[in-house]
Amino acid sequence: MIEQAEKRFDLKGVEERTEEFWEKNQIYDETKKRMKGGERFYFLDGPPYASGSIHLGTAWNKILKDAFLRSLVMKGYNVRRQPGWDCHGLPIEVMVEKKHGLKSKQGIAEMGVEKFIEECKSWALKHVDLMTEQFKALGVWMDWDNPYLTLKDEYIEAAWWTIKRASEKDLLVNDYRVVTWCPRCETALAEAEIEYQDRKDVSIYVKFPVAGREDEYIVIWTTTPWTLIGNLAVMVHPDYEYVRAKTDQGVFILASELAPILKDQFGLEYEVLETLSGRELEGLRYTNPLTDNIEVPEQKNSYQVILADFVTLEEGTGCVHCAPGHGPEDFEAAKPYGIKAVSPVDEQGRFTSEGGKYAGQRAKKDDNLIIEDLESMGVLLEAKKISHRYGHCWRCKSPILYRNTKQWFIKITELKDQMLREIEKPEWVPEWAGSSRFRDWIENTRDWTISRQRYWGIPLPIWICSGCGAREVLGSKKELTDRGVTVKELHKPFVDDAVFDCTCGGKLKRVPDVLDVWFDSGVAAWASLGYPSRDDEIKWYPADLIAEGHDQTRGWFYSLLGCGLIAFDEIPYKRVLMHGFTLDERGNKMSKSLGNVVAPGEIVEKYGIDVLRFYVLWTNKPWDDLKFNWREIDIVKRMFNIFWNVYVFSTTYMSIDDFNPLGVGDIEKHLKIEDKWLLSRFNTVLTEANEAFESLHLYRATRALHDFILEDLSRWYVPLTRQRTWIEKDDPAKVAAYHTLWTVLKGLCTVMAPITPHVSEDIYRNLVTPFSGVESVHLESWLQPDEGCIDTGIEADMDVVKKFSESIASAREKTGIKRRWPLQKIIYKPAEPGFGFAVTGMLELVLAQANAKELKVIDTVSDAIQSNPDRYTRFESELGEIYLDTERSDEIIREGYGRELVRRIQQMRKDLDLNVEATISVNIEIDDPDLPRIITGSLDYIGKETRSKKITLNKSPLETEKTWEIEGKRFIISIGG
RNA sequence: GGGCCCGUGGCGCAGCCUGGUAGCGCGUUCGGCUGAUAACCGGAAGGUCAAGGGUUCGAAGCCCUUCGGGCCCA
Repeated sequence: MIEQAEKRFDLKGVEERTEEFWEKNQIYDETKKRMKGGERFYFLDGPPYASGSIHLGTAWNKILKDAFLRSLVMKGYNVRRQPGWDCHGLPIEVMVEKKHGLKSKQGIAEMGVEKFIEECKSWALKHVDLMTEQFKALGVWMDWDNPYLTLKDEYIEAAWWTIKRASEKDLLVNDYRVVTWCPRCETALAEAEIEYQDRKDVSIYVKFPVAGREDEYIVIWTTTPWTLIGNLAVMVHPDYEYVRAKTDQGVFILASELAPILKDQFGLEYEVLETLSGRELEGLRYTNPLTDNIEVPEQKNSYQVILADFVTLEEGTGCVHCAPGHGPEDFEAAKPYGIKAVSPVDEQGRFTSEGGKYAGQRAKKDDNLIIEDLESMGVLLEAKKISHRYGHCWRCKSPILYRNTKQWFIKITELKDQMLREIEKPEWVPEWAGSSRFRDWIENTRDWTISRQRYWGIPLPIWICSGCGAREVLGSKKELTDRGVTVKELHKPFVDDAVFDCTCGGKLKRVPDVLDVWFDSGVAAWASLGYPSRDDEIKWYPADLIAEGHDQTRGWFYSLLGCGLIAFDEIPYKRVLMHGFTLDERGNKMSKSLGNVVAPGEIVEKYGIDVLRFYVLWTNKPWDDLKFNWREIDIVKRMFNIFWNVYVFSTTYMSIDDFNPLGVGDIEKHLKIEDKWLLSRFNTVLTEANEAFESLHLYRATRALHDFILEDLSRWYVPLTRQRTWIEKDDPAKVAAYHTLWTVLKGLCTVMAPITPHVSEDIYRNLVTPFSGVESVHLESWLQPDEGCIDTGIEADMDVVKKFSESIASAREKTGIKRRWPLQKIIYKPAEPGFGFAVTGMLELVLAQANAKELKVIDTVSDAIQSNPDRYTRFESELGEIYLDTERSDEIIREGYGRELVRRIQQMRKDLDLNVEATISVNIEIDDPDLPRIITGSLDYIGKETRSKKITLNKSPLETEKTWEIEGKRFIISIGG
């Protein structure tokens, strides 16, 4: 049977006992049993990095996923919901380095790679465990005991196999490229591993002497003075206009449009000697002013003006210094001229012997040495600090350098057209995530640098023969054992011991690099299924859904696509939900340095899990950024409170009457119009919610539910129904109200179960389980709307009635007649006939709401009414004209005071904390000669409403006494047992 | 510099796809109601719908430009 719910809403308590119940009864496992045989649904979890703590964004991410997946489970799908963890990579290496105070790769070598790897692994596993607990604490249901971990041998094999596929497709190359490089981590970085931040650097204007001309110079501008050592050319735009300008410091060549800087910035008066196009400058020779200090080998075509389309006039001089070894664009521009890149910088960012005088100095950090030299040579025109965006290592925050190095690449650019075709296949939510944003990213795709000169990662499965240079790419552990080699595990340093013989007689040794971690997660669609080591699970492939933040456009959405094409020639996911970022309430990024970080745990601590869950699924559209706001959390909390109070209200009377929802019999014919209306409204909302879940627009569901609970259920239906619940006998009208409330509450906790799993469960278990025999709402079937209940006519009419009721309230306020005082008559001239039908159709309800004895709907307002404005107060609203008959007959006064007194006595009962069913005695002392006569007629009514077995007027006072003032008259009410 | 998204009372947002009286919540203020409600209801004050231009009988909405914010890139 239904128990009376706790009066006070204690979400913490609800959540604790619910978690306990789930745990004890293995409800999660029960859902898995229930799903068996259902249609397969492969959800692929984007593996968060095993960093140690979740933040609001990752919480939002998992809650979005969880809510949707829970709905699928209820719908009967066989849902695969295995969480994943990104375990490799620099962040963990950096943490371990810090722990041991290591400063460089040298330090790691001294510590021993085996020990280092071991520490990285245990660090990762420890933090996976920590984060698992944090996700569990959000009520997220996934296979926490069986996650996919990118560090497992089986997973590594999947990556190896994919690399092998790339090799077979001739997409794997080892080549020189200018790559972004972190001098601290001593490794190449992918574009995805670079963070752009504003920083202050010195920018310089330098004049390069033109060869063979006296006192003539090309003026260049750069923000990276150290790259001048690798300068090999100057780039100009072929179509722009350039000038030779005469100053008292010589003749300067620069873009015509930017020539004014000579005067404005350098204070030099100038005279234009000649204008010429960039094209005409091509081939002009010059000397690198640092030439005497450096040992960069001379090339046939170096130190000349070359043409490049990407030169702009936004800043600088229109003559762009070109260091092919320090910029991919420079590299490309120099190529057609046969200029070979030089990168006189080593792994640690120090100048090599080619740097001559600067050998051993640090690139970028020691810029000032170069600047000083330029100044003393008299070629420095200006040096000033500027603020600009510059790339930094995503982990250690060091400013990156560009170096020309030999790396392993996947020639992903060759797959560009195929990628563009494939991205049209999945359904993108929102649509533009795929059609615009992702498309744009792919249009600009570059080849993928997959090699990293680090330790903690998937070792590249590439073996090279030291003799003949032959290359072998291995796709599994077995291919190693087939060659007679067994290794303890596939990580470094063990795998480096795998050396085997080449047919040429030489030795095949592994390339020492590890793999870019983005490749790790890129293979997740099959690696998490254990493929190709096992083939028992590949039947799930491809993924039905992935859901990640918009930063993953360049990240995971992309690496999955790239790897998918390599492995299976197709995009490995069918549907994508792209969500936003979490920002603070002003729209700023949450960051530790700004001190505006809100941890999900803090919200849970203060408000509860379900409040957080509802909040993130309600406050905005998923693809917009979420501006976190505590006030909004309060609003959600309030909704829960109200929902709970409706539940308390319902169970209070249902439990007293031992209501059995299965025993209501033929209840249909006893339903009142407001019951039918509420059931119609609920099913309308349910329809909206179902569509919202289908389309992954969960915010539409939460908003519809929020409004329904507040507006329809709590503010309208419950007050209308209160009277019926007080009927003492087993009245069908009361049972009809119970039936309606029960049906709607059951429906609400079912449809809300995926969003608010704890509260829904708690209510369900009290209200429904005794009758459904289903022990958990999460084992219920998803609810389909009962179309037969939807009556748009009743809904529309009720809207009119609500507005009418508001108009009456408004008119009362204008007239100063309180709600408690009945009105003799309301005269209504509707603005539209439909409004009149609506209010007469729900007459009983309208009169009760308006607290009026009579409603008269008219076509024309009679003279009698118009000529008596003292008695008939006119009020105009969008519904038409309303007149209140304000005459106070004895009957009205009797009822008015009756209700006033009931209200006071009820308040006193409440103050005394009396049980709802307790009976009392009441004495009322009235300080007025006429009133007792009138009020006597109300005593029966008062007694009934207040459960008073005895009411007296002006008799001896009872135990508890309170003085009230009503309508300017004094009443002393006393109450006794 | 480019791509995408966002910009609507003090604050947070809906409406925009499919043009037709600018809405909700919070906050402020005045009043009312309350045996589910530490709740709630009604009134009031508060908006050049970021700015400018265009299309249209009519633009918050469609188109273009600019500005500001976010993400991603250069």
